[in-house]
Amino acid sequence: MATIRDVSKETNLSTGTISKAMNRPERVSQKNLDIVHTAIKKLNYKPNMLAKKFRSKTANAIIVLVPDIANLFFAKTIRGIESVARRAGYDVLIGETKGSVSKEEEFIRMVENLLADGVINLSPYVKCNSLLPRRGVFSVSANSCEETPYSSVRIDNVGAAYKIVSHLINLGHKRIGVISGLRENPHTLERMKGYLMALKDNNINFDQSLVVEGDFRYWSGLIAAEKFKNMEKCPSAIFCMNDSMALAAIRGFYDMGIQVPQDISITGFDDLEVSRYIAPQLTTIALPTEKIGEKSAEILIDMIHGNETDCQEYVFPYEFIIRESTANYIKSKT
Amino acid sequence: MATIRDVSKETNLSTGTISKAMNRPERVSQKNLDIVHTAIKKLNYKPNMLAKKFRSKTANAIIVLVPDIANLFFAKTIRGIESVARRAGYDVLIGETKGSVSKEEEFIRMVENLLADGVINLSPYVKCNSLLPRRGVFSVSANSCEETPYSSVRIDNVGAAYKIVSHLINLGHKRIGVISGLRENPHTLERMKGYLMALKDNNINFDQSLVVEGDFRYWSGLIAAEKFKNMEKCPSAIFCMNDSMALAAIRGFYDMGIQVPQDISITGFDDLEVSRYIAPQLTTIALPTEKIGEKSAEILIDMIHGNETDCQEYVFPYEFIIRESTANYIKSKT
DNA sequence: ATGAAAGCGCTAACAC
DNA sequence: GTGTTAGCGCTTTCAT
Repeated sequence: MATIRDVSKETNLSTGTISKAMNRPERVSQKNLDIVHTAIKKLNYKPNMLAKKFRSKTANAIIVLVPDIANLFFAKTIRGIESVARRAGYDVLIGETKGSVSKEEEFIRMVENLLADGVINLSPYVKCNSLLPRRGVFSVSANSCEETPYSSVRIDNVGAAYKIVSHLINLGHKRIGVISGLRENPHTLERMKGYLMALKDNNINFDQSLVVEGDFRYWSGLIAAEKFKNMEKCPSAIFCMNDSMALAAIRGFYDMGIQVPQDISITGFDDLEVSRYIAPQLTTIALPTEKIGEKSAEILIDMIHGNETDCQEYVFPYEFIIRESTANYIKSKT
Repeated sequence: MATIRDVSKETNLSTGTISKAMNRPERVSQKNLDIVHTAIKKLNYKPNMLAKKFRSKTANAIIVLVPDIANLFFAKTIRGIESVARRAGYDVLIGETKGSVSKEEEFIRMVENLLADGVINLSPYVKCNSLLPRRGVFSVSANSCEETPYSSVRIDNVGAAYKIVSHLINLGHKRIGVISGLRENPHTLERMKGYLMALKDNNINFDQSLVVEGDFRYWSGLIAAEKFKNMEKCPSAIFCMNDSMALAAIRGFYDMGIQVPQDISITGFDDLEVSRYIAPQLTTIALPTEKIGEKSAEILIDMIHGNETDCQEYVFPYEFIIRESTANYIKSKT
């Protein structure tokens, strides 16, 4: 494998000049630039990136911490991150944490070891077991919640939940169930807050028994639907904390002979692509997922470049999309 | 940040000894080992992995080339890869190619640049646009097809397709439709071959109009179902080339008032987790996805270590699972 | 078992 | 604009 020294000999130029020709071509004469380029081609010289990174102490890479790579929702954010990172010359490494703190630790260590310059975390901040923020590790939290103690990009979860539950209330629904995420999850908490606020503002009493805990995954929506069906008095509408569970609930009710939206209204959260394809199409909240990824990457790279160093927070607008899964409350039906 | 030199000073031992204490502890006296360890803790010394990789010319990392990170199917293989890679001390980097040759090129260059030691490709080999195998780049193809010109791990796609279609035929079906993957995809080709063989062995004529091209994704199964519904004579069974499309087809038919398996039998391929949760549960082929990932990683790491260098091929057994989506052909129904 | 010393391939002052 | 040179932090002979 040819080294910079070989190119130097071949061209009778110093290694310094070769190096500059590659990294700061504007500071090398055109004539020598040409000579270098032909020599590089001739020797099939490829810079040893390891040496380069080692020497310049910058990895030109960022790590994305994702709880679950099989989740379409995260995939879109990652795409956003990747598009801006690549454009800035950064590799993006994906680290699946599966919610495990020790895995997270491993990846964060990679940036401490200079294998990456910073990390974007796709899990919301949880006080008791968050490894970030960390001294010397540039990091930003994408799709985070309120009060994240480091730079973050998110939407107003409380407001979005408030909006969608209000929609249900305006449709005449009073018994509104919820299929939540894991109880202690920050997103669950914030969306619950919005739900509660909407109820309160409309003088509807909160009924804890109408809250069924899910885990944001499909099958938990299925199970939840069954629980609702078995209740003495099934709610006339259900606020699901994401689309996967909403889709599952629709399916579950359908199989039990309960029609959406005729018999029960259902709302989602996230606006997955499929949510438009299924029947009935899902009423939901659309997040600017890809944009969130892009912005996160921009912020992180800015931090790495030594610009914006202090904790920033970007709140993106969401979109409330009324489709077919919600309808007016009809007394006789329930 | 403390360096190995700092530890050396702190302990009054040479850097060489410190290095050995970390990498070949058996060649250092227990006494000094203890001294080194306490010094390391005291100084909070963390080896600079970049320097280490640079010096030892091995990245201790492998790249997984995946067409689509949002695909559960790939996710499971990646998990298999990761578990054995990590155990062997290798990082695994995930590179999403989106089927783009230039993206693939970028990642392969990473291993040429010594940022990774090898690559595992999750897309099957296609002669005209495959960048692998490549001189000096250790690579293995996971979930590949026949005639992959480099080390590969796969199942017998032809046999599996033959098996599942035969099952349909044994149930009395004669008009058997197929929802395929993209026409030129190697998996499509092999599964088609199995379908054709099963037909032939049972003296059923092949009818090209019964083949609807999909793209392995959910929505394409939905569209295909509609096409079948609009046919003059809808088949009584459909062989889908993966579970996603089968699930979609079931859903599509359901919405159009066609029941599975009463009115039409449907089979899948892959055995996704959800395929067990939906109603009717899917008759399908289960692949040892995770095992395929594990074996691929083992082979690659062996290659990197300089053991098995020549092209290997592992064919894993698949599992044929009969569940609820297939039933006997009943004349009156169609 | 340990230490001394020579680099790995590259970049970045600094001098010219 | 170009060359010289001194390392980056680590591993690895080779003596001892």
